[in-house]
Amino acid sequence: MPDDEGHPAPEEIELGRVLSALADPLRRRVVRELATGPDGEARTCSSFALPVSKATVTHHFRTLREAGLVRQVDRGNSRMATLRRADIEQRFPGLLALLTAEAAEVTEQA
Amino acid sequence: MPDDEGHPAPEEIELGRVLSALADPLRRRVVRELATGPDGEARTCSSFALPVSKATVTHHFRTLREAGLVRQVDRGNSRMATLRRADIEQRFPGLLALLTAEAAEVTEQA
DNA sequence: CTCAAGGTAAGACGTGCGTCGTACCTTGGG
DNA sequence: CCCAAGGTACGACGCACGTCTTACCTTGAG
Repeated sequence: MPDDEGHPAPEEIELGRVLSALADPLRRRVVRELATGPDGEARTCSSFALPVSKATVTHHFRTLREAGLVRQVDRGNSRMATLRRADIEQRFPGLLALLTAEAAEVTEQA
Repeated sequence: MPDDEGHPAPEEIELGRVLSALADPLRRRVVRELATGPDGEARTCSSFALPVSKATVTHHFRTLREAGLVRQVDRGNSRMATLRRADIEQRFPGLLALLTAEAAEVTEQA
C-alpha cells in the first residue's frame, strides 16, 4: 500500500471525523460532486472551482483526506482526488445518498 | 401547532445543521441513546448524565432542537425531550442507523 | 408557603476552524 | 532549459463554538 500519507484505513474511519468534515458546505459540495459523478472518477483539487484561495482548498482536501472520505494520489504535475466510495458505503451505508439527495434539493429549488 | 419555539418544520430541517449538530460527541450520544430506546420515549435533559454543567446541557439541547433532531415540550417542572424519529427518517433515511451502529462499535470494543 | 430541583439567560474565556497571503517546491510543456 | 501551473507549509487573524459561573425563573413536593 504505497503513499498512504494521512489516509486512514477503512476500519479507522471515524463517524465523528466524517460528520465534522461534512459539516462544512464547501467540503460537502466536493463530496457531493464526486458522489454524483462516475465511480472512480479522479479530479484535481482546482477542478472544483471553490470560491476560496488555493491554501484554503488544500486545507479542505486535507480534512476530507484525513476523515477518510477522499483519496489523493500524486499524478505528476497535480494531485488527483477520488471518492472512497466503497469504503464509505461499507462503513456508513446510505451516507452518500443523503448528500446526493441534498444536491437534488438545491437543484430543484428553482 | 402549539409551542413550536425553535422547532423547525420537517421540510425546514437542513442537512448542514443536522451534520453540525451531530459532529459533537455529546450531542451524538444523546441522539444515539434516544434512537436506541423505544420510539416516542421522553426523557429529561438531566437524565442523560452528560459530564458538563447544566448550562452546557441546555446549550446542547438547544442545538439539537434547532437542528430539528429533538422535540422539547414543557411538562410542568421539567422539560421532556423526544427524538423526532419519523421526521428525521423521512428527511434523511438511514441517518439514525449510522448513529446506532456507532453505538454498537463502542460497545463491542471491549 | 417555602424550598429544592430542573432549566434558562447572559456574559466570559479559551480553543479550534475557516480564511487568507506569502513563500516555497515540483513537474510537465514550450 | 526555463517557467507557469498546481499544491503545500507556515503564520496570522477573526469568528464561532464548547465550556463555565452566576443569577434568575418556574414548579412540584413537603
